[in-house]
Amino acid sequence: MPKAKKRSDCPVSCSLDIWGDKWSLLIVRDLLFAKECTYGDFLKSAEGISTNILAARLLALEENRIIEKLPHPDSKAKVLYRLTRKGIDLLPLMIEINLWAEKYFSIPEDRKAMLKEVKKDKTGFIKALTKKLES
Amino acid sequence: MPKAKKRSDCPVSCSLDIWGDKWSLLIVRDLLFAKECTYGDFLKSAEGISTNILAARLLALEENRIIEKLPHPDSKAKVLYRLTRKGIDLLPLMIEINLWAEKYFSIPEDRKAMLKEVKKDKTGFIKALTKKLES
DNA sequence: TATTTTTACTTGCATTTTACAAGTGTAAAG
DNA sequence: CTTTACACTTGTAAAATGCAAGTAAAAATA
Repeated sequence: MPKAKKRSDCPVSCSLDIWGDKWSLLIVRDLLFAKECTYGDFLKSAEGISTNILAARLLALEENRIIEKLPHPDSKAKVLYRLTRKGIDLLPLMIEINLWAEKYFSIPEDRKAMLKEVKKDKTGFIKALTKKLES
Repeated sequence: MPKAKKRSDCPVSCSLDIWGDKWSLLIVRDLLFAKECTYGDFLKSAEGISTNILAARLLALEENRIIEKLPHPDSKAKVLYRLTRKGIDLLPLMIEINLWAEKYFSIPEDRKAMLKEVKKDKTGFIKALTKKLES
């Protein structure tokens, strides 16, 4: 588990203290796309996170109120993770990451299609997806 | 030095492969604010990066064309670092980080003042600062 | 000119974090 | 009743980080 010790009062530094590693924002990404994920869903992502790291990151994100755990409606054996409002509010940041990456890397077609929508009306896109994720 | 091995084709993942650690974006932050920094300038930042980590990060950012080294006009003993266009283009992302942090943390007054300007005209703010950094 | 200081790193090593493999406990399915 | 699914935990080697000290070239100072 990474400690959440604050390095400075800078907002950038404080933010990185929470999600400034190679995995946390991928978890957030999965949840922004899927709205709800189980532990197993995260493991299925292309990057191949290991189980112990996933558990540690989920705990840290939960402790920092970025995500929350919910009981799965179908089974007690499953757990649902979803974003809190604080986590949903990372959407603008996530969009800018994608836009930057689109400019400097080659990215998958489906993501390009999404960004086309974003560029048409960024504010509208954010509002619509936020609403969907909150419901 | 961290390896730059690509974990997937996801733009978020590719981005994190480059600057997804606790220090890289702080270096970018310093350069977005100051336009140019020496090695010693980075060491002065409040977070207290150690010299070996700083050297490793500067090298990785340079290899990924986020920053570039320039000879210092006053002295051969000094080195100037500045952002490339690719690095300057991280400004929208940096702004969203600050906006998110402002909502969920208490942040310094001077940063609040900056964000007030951002909120008045985000596009204008980005264009103006980009122009300044490019010159 | 000789010496000291500044600047940008490098090196060594202890501590922490990560990655990989395997295992555990509970719930659900057959 | 046994097997499978699911969400983790544990152990350990590899890698990254943090800290202190050291180095080499250039600049400032005596």
